[in-house]
Amino acid sequence: MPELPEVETVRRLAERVLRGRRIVSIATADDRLVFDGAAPRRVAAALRGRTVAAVRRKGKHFWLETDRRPCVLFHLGMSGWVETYGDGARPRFWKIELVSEDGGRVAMTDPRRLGRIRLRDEPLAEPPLAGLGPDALDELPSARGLAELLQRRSTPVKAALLDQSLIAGVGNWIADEVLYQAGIDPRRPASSLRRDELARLRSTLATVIRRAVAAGADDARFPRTWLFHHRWGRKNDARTARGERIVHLTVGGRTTAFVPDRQR
DNA sequence: CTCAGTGTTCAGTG
DNA sequence: TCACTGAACACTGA
Repeated sequence: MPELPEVETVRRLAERVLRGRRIVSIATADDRLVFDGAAPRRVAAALRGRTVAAVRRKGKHFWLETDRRPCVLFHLGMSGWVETYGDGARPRFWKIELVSEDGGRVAMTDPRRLGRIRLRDEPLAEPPLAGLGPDALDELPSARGLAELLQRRSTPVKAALLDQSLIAGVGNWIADEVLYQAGIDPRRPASSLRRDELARLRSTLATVIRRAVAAGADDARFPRTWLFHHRWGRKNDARTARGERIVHLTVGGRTTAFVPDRQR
């Protein structure tokens, strides 16, 4: 479920195994779609023998930095993930596997193949990262900054939250969760939010993302009061832990769960 | 067999 | 040009 907290979790995982270590071997799957124009062999060549200086993230993208260019940039799409392991078989749906000098292994998996692996010399200065807004965890704008981003948009506030060029890292479940906790109807035009609502939106966004990252994006560890646990499946009789009725509709082209009794 | 789905991009519309 | 909408992409699992 790769939104910002999941990607941050995966980034930390990869960093734990790879940082400061040399990559001694790389295996790549034959998948032109996921490798997005960068031939798998060029990706392998960019990493083989290199020492990983850092694993960085912006929004839902993360990339490996070594002492040379280009960097290898990852996006997990809808179903991508990262697995680490010491030995044994490559995980199902693997796309790339890296082996470090001390035997640690890291693989990216992606059953639905909407994820991407790219090569970039200067990731932050080139597309697709160059088009991203501030990161929702590390660079979250103030309530005032948020107001400026939203005030000119007539689009539903939920669609604005999902727009990566405004704020990077918010995905479908975070948008629903934050609007639920802030008590804002997802269909409201972004420009219609009052000052107090913007302040609430901002602080809820920060709290939800921080909590999810602190939980290692393990949803079993998310607070019981979160909408998250009850929003899936478009069930007609869905209720929150507090017994509030959950309604499903489409907003900004995405399945949206919200609680009419609480969100205005 | 049918359908929903955690994301992004692009064609088309106004 | 801009803002916005909806479809397409691909595949699994319910």
